[in-house]
Amino acid sequence: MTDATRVLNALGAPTRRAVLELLHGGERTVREITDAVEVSQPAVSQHLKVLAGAGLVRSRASGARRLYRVDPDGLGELRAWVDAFWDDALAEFAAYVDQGGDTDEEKR
Amino acid sequence: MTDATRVLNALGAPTRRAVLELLHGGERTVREITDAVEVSQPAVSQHLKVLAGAGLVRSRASGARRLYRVDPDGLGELRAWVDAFWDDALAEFAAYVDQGGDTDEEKR
DNA sequence: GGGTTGCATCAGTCATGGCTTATGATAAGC
DNA sequence: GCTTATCATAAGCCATGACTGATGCAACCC
Repeated sequence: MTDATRVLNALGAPTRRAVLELLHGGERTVREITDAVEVSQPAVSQHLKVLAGAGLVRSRASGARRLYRVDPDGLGELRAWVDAFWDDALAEFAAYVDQGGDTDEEKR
Repeated sequence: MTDATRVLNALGAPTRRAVLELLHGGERTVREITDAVEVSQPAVSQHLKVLAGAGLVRSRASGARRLYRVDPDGLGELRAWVDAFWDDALAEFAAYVDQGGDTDEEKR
């Protein structure tokens, strides 16, 4: 499983996206995250584990608590994947149009 | 469900990523896709429907066949989402370091 | 026209993974 | 020390959704 693949897998679950968007507002403890999303604390811990495995979050201990925050690494991986894919898609699209493909063709 | 959310959901399934990466190589018929990935033809059709719903693929009829190709729209949505998120994450990270956060802190 | 191929939809099965409760471990507070 | 709070792991349940076989429809071929 490649890095970008892991990131996409991690972002495939709505609850994990909610956690990440919450962390987008700054560092939070597991308890704070649990209070924000409507699932149990163990569920949050499991999601955080997946997010950390994808390089999307980092944590540090602070006494008995553990603070989580967004990690740019995973987002960078995703960004690189999307960018490469996107450039190629645009090039293909341009070539397609050049060959006479219509832009407002039937879509399904 | 926002656009970026739909894209992330669509890319959350490994088989759909495989289909998309195959289409990355150019237009393909449903049969060709089915032969490439190891699932049944109905499964492929269902995945293509989800990918199309997320704006990741487009199709056009060619006689009895239907040709699918990558659609830049969905990728653009994802790109915008990632970029916005990424910029903020970097800014947060910089602020965190300024406040005395270590860069090679404990990561779990 | 009859047969064949290509694709989508339907209905139903099954497995992945998201969720819960229970438990254990560590740190702080009294 | 004992209790309380915070978090992670374990075990098990359950629902979503990925997949299959069956069927129907359209377009090509003979």
